[in-house]
Amino acid sequence: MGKVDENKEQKRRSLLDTAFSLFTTKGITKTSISEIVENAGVAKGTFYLYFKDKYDIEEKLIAYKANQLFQHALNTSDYNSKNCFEEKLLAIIDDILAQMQKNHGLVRFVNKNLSWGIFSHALTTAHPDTLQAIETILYEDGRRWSEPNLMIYTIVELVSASCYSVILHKDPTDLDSYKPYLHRSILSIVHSFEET
Amino acid sequence: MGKVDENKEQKRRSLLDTAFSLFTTKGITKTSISEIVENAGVAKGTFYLYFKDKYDIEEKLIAYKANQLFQHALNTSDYNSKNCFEEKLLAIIDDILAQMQKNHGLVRFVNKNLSWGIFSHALTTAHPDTLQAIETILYEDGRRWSEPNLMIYTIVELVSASCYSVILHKDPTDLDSYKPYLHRSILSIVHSFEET
Amino acid sequence: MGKVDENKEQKRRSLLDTAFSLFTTKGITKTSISEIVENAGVAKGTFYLYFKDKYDIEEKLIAYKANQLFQHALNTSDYNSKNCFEEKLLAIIDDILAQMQKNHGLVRFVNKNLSWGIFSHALTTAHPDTLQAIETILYEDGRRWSEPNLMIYTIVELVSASCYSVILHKDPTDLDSYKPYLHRSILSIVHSFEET
Amino acid sequence: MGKVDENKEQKRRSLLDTAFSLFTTKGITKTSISEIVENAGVAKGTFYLYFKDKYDIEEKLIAYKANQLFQHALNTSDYNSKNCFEEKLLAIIDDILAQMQKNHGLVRFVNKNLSWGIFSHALTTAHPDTLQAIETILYEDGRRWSEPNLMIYTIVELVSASCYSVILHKDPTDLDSYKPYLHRSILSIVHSFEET
DNA sequence: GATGAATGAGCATTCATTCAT
DNA sequence: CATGAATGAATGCTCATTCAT
Repeated sequence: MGKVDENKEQKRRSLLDTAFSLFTTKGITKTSISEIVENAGVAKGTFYLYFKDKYDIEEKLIAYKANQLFQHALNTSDYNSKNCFEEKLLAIIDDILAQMQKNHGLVRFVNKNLSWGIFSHALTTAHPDTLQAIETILYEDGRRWSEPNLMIYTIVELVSASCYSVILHKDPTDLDSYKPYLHRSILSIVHSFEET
Repeated sequence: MGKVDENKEQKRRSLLDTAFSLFTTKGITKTSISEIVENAGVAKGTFYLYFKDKYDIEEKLIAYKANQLFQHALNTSDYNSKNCFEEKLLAIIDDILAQMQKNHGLVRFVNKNLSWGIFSHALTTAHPDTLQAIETILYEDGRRWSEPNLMIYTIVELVSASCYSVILHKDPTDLDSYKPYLHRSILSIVHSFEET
Repeated sequence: MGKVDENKEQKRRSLLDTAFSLFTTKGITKTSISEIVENAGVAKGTFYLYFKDKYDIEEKLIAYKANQLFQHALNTSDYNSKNCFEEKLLAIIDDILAQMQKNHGLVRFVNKNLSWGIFSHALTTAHPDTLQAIETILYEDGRRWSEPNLMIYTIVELVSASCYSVILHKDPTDLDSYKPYLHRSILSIVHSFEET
Repeated sequence: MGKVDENKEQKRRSLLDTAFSLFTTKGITKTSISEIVENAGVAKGTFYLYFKDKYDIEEKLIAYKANQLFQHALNTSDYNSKNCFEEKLLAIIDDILAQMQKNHGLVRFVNKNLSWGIFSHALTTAHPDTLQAIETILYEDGRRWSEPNLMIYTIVELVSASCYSVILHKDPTDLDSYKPYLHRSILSIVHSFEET
């Protein structure tokens, strides 16, 4: 990568990071492109050399952050030391929940913008390795599932939807109190998808 | 109610209906007050006689529509003829899903704007009768739950989150195909909350 | 005066008083007719039964308040016990300054709106008795003036202009410190207008 | 200065000039930003690149015009050829009066907006040289004053207040007729401030 | 490629005024 | 006489987008 390209990549990152920071602190609609470029330290016109408009950077950011979330969970959590699928799954989910607990802006951003379509698209096209890792976990202990993708879908939706209010408003209870029930719910869902 | 008051109520409804129609077709942020009043057939200033600003009408609309959804389910579905809690619950949920299937705008609106906080607040303050009906169903067949409100929370979040992509984009599958799995997931969640 | 007329006069006064109170506290331009009628406790349409528009009530208020200021000075100050014109003049001016010191809103209102034209017009047409009183003071001790009206004009302008910053901002000094110099300046102006 | 900067300065001037022209002909409150930009031949958004809002341009205009008035008097009037302070003072005042006589809009603008606070602030911070020139005149012929700044204050207020009605409405008389009396009043004020 | 001055359509909001009741 | 709901022109201000440098 030449010096020019390095510079370009640096500008792109700067714009993405600044946008994420602003999006998560003051919301997407209340963040203007002027603010992004100002905080990123580039000229207004430069923004349009890298992104089509605000929705373009938003979309790229969502895919990027969603994958980051999973990558962190797959790299950091000790799920590999667990023996069965259920334990691995909960280890991964707990890591993701921990990340969100640490960054409320992230919760708001991901929850309000991450639809299943964007999420699965991001995973299949931009980050196939992450998807592959999930596949591996699913089948490595010889389990058989009736509709594995629907199971993943159901669990992802449940976790992402239920953590929002729990983490941000501690309503109806706080995350630590809710976790046992969430775990039990997830396990029972997994059980209901198991092929007999 | 005098002629003047009738007229006022009619204006208010006209504004609410128009706002809902626009919010569900093109989104809240992209809907301007100018558009609402134009479509409602009233002058711009009139809007401010009835609502403080766009967020005021938005909030009132959410509570109104969320309650309407439940009321319809409680009034229309034949849940009363069912014998146990599980069957009643599924009957109610199926009615709500049917309503949403018929009105995709409603799905978008509810999903993007209805957080648990607003939902529970709307139910406890504005429509306590709806809440009472749910309580009744919970306990009438002598069942005992470890944390009934967390169970309701979990189910509400799962249903509202998972129906979005399924109804709007038939992704990962269409509603009819998904329903059996959703039912099974719900039943297993209910089971996991049952006191032993 | 009949009961109806009493009611009318009461409404008129209420509007005038409220307008004055609002004009002096938040400024004329920032006061809306809506606010005036709301605080006065009458309907919006009623305003237009008594005044043409905001500028109409403003004008009437200025004349009314300016005369009130003089009337108070002529009635309250002990200028009658003084022997010569100079002493009477200073007694009257000091009373007016004291009134203004007590009501900064009045200073702002009078100073920014009271032009000589309105002032002299108000005195000659609406309150000729006040004017007469001034005439009397001018000549009762047998003094002769080269241009008495220009003298009055000069003194009125000097006092009304110089008291503004002194009273409201104590800049360049406060009223008590400034008064001796103002007195001396006035006396020297009077002297310069005396016929030799 | 590059071509871009030249262009910017030209735009700024255009906006200031247009604003002054409109402010003096139809008053500040009745002048809208839309009108200013329309007459200045720039887009609405451009205004906000140069000024924060209407009050910002107003403030800058007042300081600018007040200084211009004094600068003209100090540069143009032959006050330097006069021997004593009194004569120099009257020469300067007469020049200012002449400027105002020529430009009634200026009278209106200065009189309605120029308070002592703004005036002295503008002179001390933005144009200290003008202030220095006044100081020099005060003391160069060895005169001693009891409170020189209060004297200046008194004279400035008297002149600026009394010229308004005289110039704009020739009421109670026209400027030429009033000048001798104003001169005499000023001289007697100066005399009253002289240290004995 | 990068800049940032300029644009102008678009927005929320205010408010004097009218008029049917 | 009095009301106050309704009006809609007008205003200040924002901001995504363009383009000459």
